[in-house]
Amino acid sequence: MPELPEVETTKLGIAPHIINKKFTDVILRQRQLRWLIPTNLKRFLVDQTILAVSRRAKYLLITCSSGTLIVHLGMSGRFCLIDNKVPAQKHDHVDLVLSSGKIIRYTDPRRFGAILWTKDDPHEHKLLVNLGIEPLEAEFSAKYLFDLSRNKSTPIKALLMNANLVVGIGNIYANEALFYSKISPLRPARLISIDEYKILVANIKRILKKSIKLGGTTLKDFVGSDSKPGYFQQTLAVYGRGGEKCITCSSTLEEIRQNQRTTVYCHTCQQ
DNA sequence: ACTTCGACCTGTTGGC
DNA sequence: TGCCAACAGGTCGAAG
Repeated sequence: MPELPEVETTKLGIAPHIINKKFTDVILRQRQLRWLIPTNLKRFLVDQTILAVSRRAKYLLITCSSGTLIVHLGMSGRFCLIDNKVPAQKHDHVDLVLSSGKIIRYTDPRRFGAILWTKDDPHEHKLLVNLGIEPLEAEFSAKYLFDLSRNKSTPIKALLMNANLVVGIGNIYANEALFYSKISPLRPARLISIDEYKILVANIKRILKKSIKLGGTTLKDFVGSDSKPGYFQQTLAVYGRGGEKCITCSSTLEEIRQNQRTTVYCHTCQQ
């Protein structure tokens, strides 16, 4: 699953191939994702011109003249741009066939993703309307986190991953950003100073931008829409390194569970 | 109004 | 080698 950089990479990968094009066919092999894909998706999409591809949080928005396709990649979803001759595999659930002959193929082994349709403003959709701010926008600042955390005892890592406050910071990037900011993931959010939030926000922006530049983190099954893997994984400082040595001080990295998610941190560097 | 926790799925990995 | 439990990038919605 793609975190924000992977979704951004996917957006950038598919956009040039679908903007101002039309879908000529929609093939649904498996409709049961997180929610059922609308039966009449084909009727909604075929012959509609694609006007824009955008991203809100980890949702991809494909805006057509008649409405917007809302796509979430879940934990294991991906879009690939393929030639129409490639036979569908087991988890290739949807093909969006383009007038160019190419196909945008949705693959998702775990089926935690979603493909929905709305005729209205997608930002008013139930799933999007309560989302927090975008981490790469100027609005996401140390002051923003500091102010909203004054009465919150929740651990800082949980706060960073709360999509109602700020979107797009998944498990990998939460772990990484806290490490580089020398802040313990367990620290109650209200006990973090404005100066520490400045460092944290700067690191979050830096890491997300770097990862987007590198084409997203590739783990087991994410491949960008052009099938080239991302390279951010080679630079992870703590995520997936529990029990190994800290790159800064050589202490053994701690691995714990927080909110049913794995947290890795350096007990020495992160206070 | 908050936080926590089960649920949704399949595939892979690690321990016995 | 085989089996089974635990875990994997997310997040909704129910329960506390």
